[in-house]
Amino acid sequence: MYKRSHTCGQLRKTNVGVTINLNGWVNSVRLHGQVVFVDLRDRYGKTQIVFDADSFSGDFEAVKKLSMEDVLSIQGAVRDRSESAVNPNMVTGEIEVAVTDYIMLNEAAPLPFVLSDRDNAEENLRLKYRYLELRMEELQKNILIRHETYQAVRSYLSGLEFVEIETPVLMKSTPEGARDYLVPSRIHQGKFYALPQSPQIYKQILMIANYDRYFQIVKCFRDEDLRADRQPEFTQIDIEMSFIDEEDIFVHMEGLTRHVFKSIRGIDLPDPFPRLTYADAMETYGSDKPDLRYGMQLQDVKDFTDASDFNVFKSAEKVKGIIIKGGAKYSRKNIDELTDFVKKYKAKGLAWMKWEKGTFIGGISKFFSENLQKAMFEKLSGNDGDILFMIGDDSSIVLNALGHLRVEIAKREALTNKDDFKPVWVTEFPMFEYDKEADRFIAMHHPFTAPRESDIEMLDSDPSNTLSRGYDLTLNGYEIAGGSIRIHSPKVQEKVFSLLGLSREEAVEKFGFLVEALTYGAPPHGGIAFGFDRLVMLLAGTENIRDVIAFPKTTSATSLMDESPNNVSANQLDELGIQIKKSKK
RNA sequence: GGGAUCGUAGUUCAGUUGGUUAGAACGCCGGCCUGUCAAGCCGGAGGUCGAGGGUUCGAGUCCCUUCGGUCCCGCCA
Repeated sequence: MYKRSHTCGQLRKTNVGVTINLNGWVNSVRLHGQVVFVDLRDRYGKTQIVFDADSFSGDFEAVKKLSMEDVLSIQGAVRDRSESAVNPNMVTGEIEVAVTDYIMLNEAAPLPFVLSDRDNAEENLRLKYRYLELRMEELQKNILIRHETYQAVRSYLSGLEFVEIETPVLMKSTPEGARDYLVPSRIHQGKFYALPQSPQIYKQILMIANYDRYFQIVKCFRDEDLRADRQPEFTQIDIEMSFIDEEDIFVHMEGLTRHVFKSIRGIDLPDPFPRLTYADAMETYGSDKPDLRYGMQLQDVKDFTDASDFNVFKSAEKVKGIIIKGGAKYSRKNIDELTDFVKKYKAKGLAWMKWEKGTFIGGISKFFSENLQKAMFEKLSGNDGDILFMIGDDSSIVLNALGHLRVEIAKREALTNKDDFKPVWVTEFPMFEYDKEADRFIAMHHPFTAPRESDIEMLDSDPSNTLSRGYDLTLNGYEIAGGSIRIHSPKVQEKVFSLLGLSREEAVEKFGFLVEALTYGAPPHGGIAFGFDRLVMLLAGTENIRDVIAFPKTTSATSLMDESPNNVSANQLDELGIQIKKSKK
């Protein structure tokens, strides 16, 4: 091999005349009989190399057999291209390398798919041959953005005295939250470790242990079903601080986020970030992760529907609507599609009326008197050519369905620009959600989240309305970080456990070491965890988390490349004392 | 656990109402070609129509089951 003197993205006009060595992959071959053009590619770019039968002294017949993705090492001279031969689409397009000698480092077998465009192959094939897909420019760009994001995060936090500390990957299974991935213990047969859903307990213990400011870029594992933005193993920027309150978290995390966007994308995010309470976010946007890049806010229309002759909504707990600018163009078919869409979120239907010449037409407009229509026109600030969609039902259904409808319409109407970033903090989450099936409260965030000081007494009197000191950072409709000020009083912690239906014994059994640790001088503390993959997704401008993970899993949590999960030998199982139950089928 | 959708040559796709020998482009193989940059031109090979079952004189096409990919609901922060 000729040790490379330059990369394939490096040579320019100033290098003309120099003898150089390049190593790389054959990106494409253009054979013209007595002259062969090859685009040689490495991580850094592409360079056109030329084999000329007149001047090339080696085996020219072999050169004619070069094919895509062969690995070459070449020696040659950089030369100018004639003006008509310049390729303005390549940064190295003003020069080319006249090859004097080359070594075939590795011949590539015929490829399962052509690497020029990711659409050339279905995703299952690309995932099976992920190493080929990763050679493509688009993925390489994403992987590099990911790398830069790690570096930006580390340098920023380290500069603020945050200490990077690793926490165990083999830990104790804890009951709340997501399903754990379990790891059987060989030494203690019948017992299991769990992989962390997040290093939550460890980072709180580190605060108690005096480490003041901690961070870690860490893999977390959740055995739940996947989504386009959800993988079973994913990465968090995990952060915890002592002697602080919410404002300290907001200031530092905004600083971190601004630093990342500025250094990776050159984008200035607002200072400070706007904030919304959970209640406002739900009422105004129908989501706890609102996308603020567009309006279409949810508006209360119950007074109007109650005053109308439309009886369907009279008994509804809540009636809200959204106005779509120019939505009067929607056909019956469009509206039917959107009706089916909201039915996924348990809405029974989608009522609508179009505005035309200051009055409503179509849909349920005939149930609204002229005066009522006039009042609505003024109050709801609609315009001719708009459409009003309404849902009436239980509050949670109305908000959820309209919230999703809002996002869907923004997508259909292309209201979002992926280079526009609108962060917003969502605060004052409820402490608990009531789980009807289990007939008990479950923690909305997690069981260590502190209630607001003013709400501590409500834990006894009115737990379902207690608000927490939890907060999420939302960006363009994605939750990119979430955290809370933690409980540092053992008494409050035990109270919360009991509300979650954990007896004293169970709480001690499951979280005893943390409860105990809280009694040995726990500082007030709180923290946050960023979804690193989602953050990189947004920075890279993709909506698919697999695009920013080198070796992602499929929707059914398998890896098509290495075929995991897979069977293990009887010996391995035996050592672990594990027997596989026959499947029901 | 549920819903939607996709699966045809190495790859991306087309394939009518069920009807004779399942097509195209790219890739691959062979040939021509000294300025291309998605090179071009000529020729060739290449098919378990995801798998299994059924209906039918006849199934890529209709029905059932099943496997896999993707998106969504539930689930998950």
